[in-house]
Amino acid sequence: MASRTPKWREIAETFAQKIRDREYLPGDQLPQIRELVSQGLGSKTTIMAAYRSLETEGLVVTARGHGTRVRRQYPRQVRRHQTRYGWEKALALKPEVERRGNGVVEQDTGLAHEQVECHAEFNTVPADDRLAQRFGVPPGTLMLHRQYWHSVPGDPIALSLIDSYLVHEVASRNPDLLDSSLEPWPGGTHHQLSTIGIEIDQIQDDISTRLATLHESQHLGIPNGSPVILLDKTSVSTDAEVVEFSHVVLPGERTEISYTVPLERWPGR
Amino acid sequence: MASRTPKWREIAETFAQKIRDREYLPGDQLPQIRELVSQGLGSKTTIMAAYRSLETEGLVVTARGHGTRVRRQYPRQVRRHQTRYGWEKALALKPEVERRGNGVVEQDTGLAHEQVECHAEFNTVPADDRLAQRFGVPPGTLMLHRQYWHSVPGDPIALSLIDSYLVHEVASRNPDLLDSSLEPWPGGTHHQLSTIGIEIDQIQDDISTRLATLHESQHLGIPNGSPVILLDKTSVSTDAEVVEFSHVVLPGERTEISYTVPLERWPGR
DNA sequence: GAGTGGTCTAGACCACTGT
DNA sequence: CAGTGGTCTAGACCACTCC
Repeated sequence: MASRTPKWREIAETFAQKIRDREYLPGDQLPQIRELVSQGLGSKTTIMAAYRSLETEGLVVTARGHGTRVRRQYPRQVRRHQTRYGWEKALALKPEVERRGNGVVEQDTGLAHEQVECHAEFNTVPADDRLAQRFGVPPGTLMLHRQYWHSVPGDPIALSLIDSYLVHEVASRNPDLLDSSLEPWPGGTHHQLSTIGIEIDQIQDDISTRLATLHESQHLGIPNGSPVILLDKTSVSTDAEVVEFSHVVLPGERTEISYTVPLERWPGR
Repeated sequence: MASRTPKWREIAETFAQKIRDREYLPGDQLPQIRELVSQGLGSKTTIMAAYRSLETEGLVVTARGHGTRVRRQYPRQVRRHQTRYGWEKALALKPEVERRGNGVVEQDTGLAHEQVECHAEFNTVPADDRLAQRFGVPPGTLMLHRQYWHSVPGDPIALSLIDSYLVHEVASRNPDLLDSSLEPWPGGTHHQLSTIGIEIDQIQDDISTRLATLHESQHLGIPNGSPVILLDKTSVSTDAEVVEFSHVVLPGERTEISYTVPLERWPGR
């Protein structure tokens, strides 16, 4: 304990550097804990602290019986919401041939339709106070709750976790909207809503962050203790009614969201 | 080790519940580690793991010689960037009386001008590749680098950490812009740029998240191991030139950013 | 069942805070 | 100097993976 920085931090730093220098490549196994202990590098507790911090940083992944291995880094995915939302709305007016297999998920990931799987589960829940307030309906109003996640076949990790809500009475005007087996709906939410006479006028995004829950980190394939981005998306109709609300959980390390804000020109120039 | 969930997790959960139930109030000291050890609740390592996880969750703060205490929760601050940017630009045209003491920081925090301190430090740096590419200038071009942070007097924590860049040659057209002692500039960046004949036409925000560095967590007063929001703000002039770029670090637990995206109406309805 | 990470203990010693 | 958290050790035993 001669130095100011803890020993476990120094050990972690050493391996972090080696990983960055590609001395260990993705998939490679780092020395076993017991091995480093017997080499006299430190006690098991100390080595474990070092390895754990590398895991939180997202550099390695540990599994019982499978060692501590260098993690594959996924690329960041940029979501340009200005473009995305406008494009998504315009799509709804296109013929079905074009709508089918051209969802925003495909846009996001740059993958073809066949390369994206959609998992959906629908149920009906009474609105709690927060939800009721958002929609301007009495608490307890029945809501259609749609849970989604998308994935690439063969890869178990989710691209995002989505909880979407609609007023059940409104959605049920087209019974097809209540059927989860019809997801993904060709043309997305805008087209779905157009079938019940609703046009979306504006979307409000509220963005925040927090540490992932254990469930989220496993499902999204991100390190335990790493952050997620929370996106609360509220869609307002041309009648100024809130018609849809989505709570989206995005993997922090793989997500970037971009907005372009146009400004009014100064007069006379 | 009878149960599936680790003992340290259970201990942490117990105290987390007590804190939520306000059995311990903000500022209260939790039982000392040694005390819980002598009560036979677990070994020192186990108790420490429990307390550390409470710290990462942001429920408590620990300090050598000062015990483990329940943390005061700061309120979330909502930044409505659509409104904010438009308002900030409009302000630049107002008379100085109005501009002075009406910055966006005051808007964000809801505090009066006297209640916000601005700390600024300026220097000149050559553009690295990323910066050069953003501005469309050759790498090595001299840039004015302005570092800011704002705080409430008496409270050492920063509201945000800002690194702002301008092309030095452009900024130097008004020598006042190079003088950090003139910060905060009444009317903000838009007014500053207007003095050198620049009008900002649009702003692009790129949002991402990661865990705070040690320095950031200390400076922003957030738990070690908690996330920050990174906001990369690019201002484009009416001449379609990138004129300013800011890298903003925001405390994750206290920040929410909101955008409203208007959509084009469908024809004929 | 061998390999490998995860939890836990008991106790020594370090480092910072405040009287 | 007393109080209190932080680091470290050596070793026991648990739980999961893969052969």
